[in-house]
Formats: sequence, C-alpha cells, structure tokens
Amino acid sequence: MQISLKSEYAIHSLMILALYQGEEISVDELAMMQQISQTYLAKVMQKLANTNLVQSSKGFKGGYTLNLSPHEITLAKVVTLFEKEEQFYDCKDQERSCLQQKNCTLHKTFQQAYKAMIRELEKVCINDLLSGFLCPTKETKTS
Amino acid sequence: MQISLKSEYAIHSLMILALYQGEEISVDELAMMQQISQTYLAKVMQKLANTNLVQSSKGFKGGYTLNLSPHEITLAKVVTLFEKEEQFYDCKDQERSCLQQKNCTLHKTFQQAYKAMIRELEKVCINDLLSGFLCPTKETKTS
DNA sequence: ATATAATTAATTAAATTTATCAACTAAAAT
DNA sequence: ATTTTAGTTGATAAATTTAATTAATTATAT
Repeated sequence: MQISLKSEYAIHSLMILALYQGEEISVDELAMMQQISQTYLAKVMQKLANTNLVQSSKGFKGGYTLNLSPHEITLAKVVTLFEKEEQFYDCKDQERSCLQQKNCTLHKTFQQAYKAMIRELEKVCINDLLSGFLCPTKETKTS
Repeated sequence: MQISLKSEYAIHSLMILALYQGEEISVDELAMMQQISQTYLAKVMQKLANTNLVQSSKGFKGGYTLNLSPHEITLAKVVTLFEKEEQFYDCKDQERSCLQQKNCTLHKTFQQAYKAMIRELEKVCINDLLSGFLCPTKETKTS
C-alpha cells in the first residue's frame, strides 16, 4: 500500500504553480523541473484540470495556472483524485469476499481507516508545503 | 492504493481460527475454506506465526491455532505486518523526492495520515468481526 | 499559416503483487 | 525405523497495476 507517484507528481506540480502564480507553466516545464516524464505528468495535470484545481490554456504561451489559492488546496483534495476510497477496500470486488452476513464490519472498518487518513490530509494545504521548498528553476541557467 | 489480499487473507484466517479455537487448523483447510491458494496462504500464515499471533505445529495433526484471544488481536496488529509505514511514503526512496529543504512537510503529513489510518484499525479486533460471520465449514459435507 | 501546447487514445515497459513449485525440516502414527 | 502429515524456505512464474511512450488531434497566440 503506497501513495502513488501520481499523487506526488500532482502535489509537486501544484507547489510549483503556487510559486509561479500568475504565470502560465507548461507541462514540459513542470516535468523538466521535476525531472519526470512529460507525457505521464500531462495525464496527471489533466485530472487536476478536470476537477478545476488548475486552469489550463492551450496553444502558444499556454500552460497551467492555479485555479484556487494555495491555502484552499488541501492535500486531501489532491490525493483523493488518485487514491480512491472505493479501491481501498472494495468489498464488492469479485476477488474479495466479506464472509460476513450483513453490514460487513471488516470493510466498514477499512472505510473508517481510509476516511481517517484523508481527514489528516485535510489539515495540510499546498501553501503549508512552500516554506523551505527548493523550487527548481524554470529555465536552465545560461551560465 | 489498496489493502492487499495478504491482509485480507490473514484477517479471514484469524477469524476462522477464532471460531475453531482449541483445534489445530491446517493451511490446506484454511485455504479450502476461503477458496484461495494454499501455498500463498502458507506464506501469509507464516508471517502471523513469526509475530506470534498464531502458533504453528508441524507434522501429523499439526496446523495453526490462535496464540492470543480474538479480543487482543486488533486489525492494526495484522495490517501493519503487510502494509508497512516505510512503504507508504518512503521519502528516502530514490524515485521519490522531497523538494524540501528540511523536515519535509509533505512526507511528514503522509506519515501522520498513515498513523491515523492505523489508529482506526486499533479500534477493531478479530472478535468484533465474528458476529454474523459466515464461517465456511471445514469439511465438505458427505450429503 | 505557423508554432506552441493541451487533449485524447492506444500501446509498451516496468514494477509490484499474487501464485506456484520444489526441496527441506519436524512431528506424530503405524 | 518408516511413512505420512504438515509447516518452512527459497526460487520462480503469472497476473495485475503503475508508469511511461507514441501518435494523432484540437485550440490559440503571434
């Protein structure tokens, strides 16, 4: 059980967008700064765009900008996009079985556990991550 | 992010052992009752044996028995064997990066989230899962 | 028009999880 | 003592999930 790279990439990208507020930052730039795959990050960013955490603009000088203030974006909002509650326990999955007549205590407990985890992530927002943030520079320096 | 089958198998096996307290139940029987792989379950059971949640005995009429009362075995005790805290965030993994100067707030938050989850699992024990538990029969009925 | 950059879909690659296999050790029954 | 039962250990294979790539499309500023 692990926090996926998607969540990490998303959070790091939001941190970068927070520092560059006002500017449009492209996926290529975001990926370069994090030294990760552009195309993979593109999908991650899209999910952020679909849920309106960020605003995208196509074409020349396009890119992404934050849609909410870094204070408003909690880690819970980001993480729940990539680590879904249904997946976490999934009592209904054919592979899983309850062995329980009704109101399956086991899976109910896992639900509670998931929720407790997310509740913890609600306490921290993107802005909280910015102090001491070594944001990589956008362009490679020309010496 | 998902609770692994190992955790589920372990919990279900402990539930069965709880119902058959006193009797030695073999891995084959446990696997049969859950309709899962014997050899895979064997490894899961071993982890439970290593941490003294269950007692194993080899040879004829051997098998597993609970080592603690079903009241004492919390889900946290079981789940932490298979879903490790270090794995959950793993700030030190080369693949992951902090982007943070010191005391990495992000990964500290993930740690808190993990702990909150486990804390929830401490509230429920094997015994709590037994009411309404449709325990599969040990032997196939001879009509 | 052209270059830039997001969007979408299909495919491939890597990693992890789950499962299997085979050789071994220990204990009890005969 | 020998055989059978059953747990232990380590190596391997299959399946699934996660991550990354490729290619084609759409939108937009200059």
